[in-house]
Amino acid sequence: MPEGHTIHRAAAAHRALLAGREVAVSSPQGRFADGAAVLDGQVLDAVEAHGKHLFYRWGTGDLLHVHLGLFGKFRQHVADPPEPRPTTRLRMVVPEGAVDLTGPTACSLMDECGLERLLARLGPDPLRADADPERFVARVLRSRAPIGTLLMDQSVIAGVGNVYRAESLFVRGIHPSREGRSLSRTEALELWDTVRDMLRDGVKRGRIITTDAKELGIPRSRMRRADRTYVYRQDACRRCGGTVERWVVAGRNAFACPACQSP
DNA sequence: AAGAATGTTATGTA
DNA sequence: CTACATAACATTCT
Repeated sequence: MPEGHTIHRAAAAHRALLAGREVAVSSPQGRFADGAAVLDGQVLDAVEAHGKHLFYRWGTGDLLHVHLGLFGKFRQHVADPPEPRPTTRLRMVVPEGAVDLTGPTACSLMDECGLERLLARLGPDPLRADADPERFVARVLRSRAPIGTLLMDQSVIAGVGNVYRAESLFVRGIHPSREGRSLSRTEALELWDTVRDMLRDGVKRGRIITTDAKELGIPRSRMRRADRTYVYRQDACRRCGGTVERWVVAGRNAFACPACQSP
């Protein structure tokens, strides 16, 4: 489920609900027992998102690191939360509401060093004000790896996943197998801008919709799941109708329209 | 209702 | 040394 937009959206929501408050923290399944015990009843000072990583800074000085991985999910409840699911790993509660976490790849306490080590191998995150696009451009232009691989490499650019990879390259007319160094500086910069805009839109909507209802000739209200992307999980290109290529890169499905994306 | 899925890391092989 | 492939781990949704 989660690419960078999901994480930043959660950060904003959790900040609004929990930041500055004393939070009851628990681990219903006991799989986060130590951390929950330390954090329970503490004040949450800040919530920060870097790419697909989330950090909760507590009054104790502890840092809680969360990474959703492929299956992780947050659920928010108003007021009294329901019984936790069997898979609920972490629950954070204030009188106004609660946040549950299931299926994360990471949910653990970390110190400042851990945070720095992590950030050191993270590329610029287009959703962050402090992101430097030039770092992305430089990495791309000097790499012979395919741009489709580079976009998914979190040390090149943080926050992009399989959907945004497919869709941003489609929109820019760039085939995923082109070598990074074959892009022009302008292409790389425009790709950055496209990714940033798509991520922002994802944060706003809470879902990924990269297509344009007008272009598809469908009323916005009638857009269904299959109308939200041009090539991602499509058999036919939603722009030209041509057959979408599908192959596996690093264990993930890649998608491209050979007609709309030049190799 | 089996299977695919918006991730990452560690380890094995070429 | 790179770089690719494979497995492991997490759970939900169709």
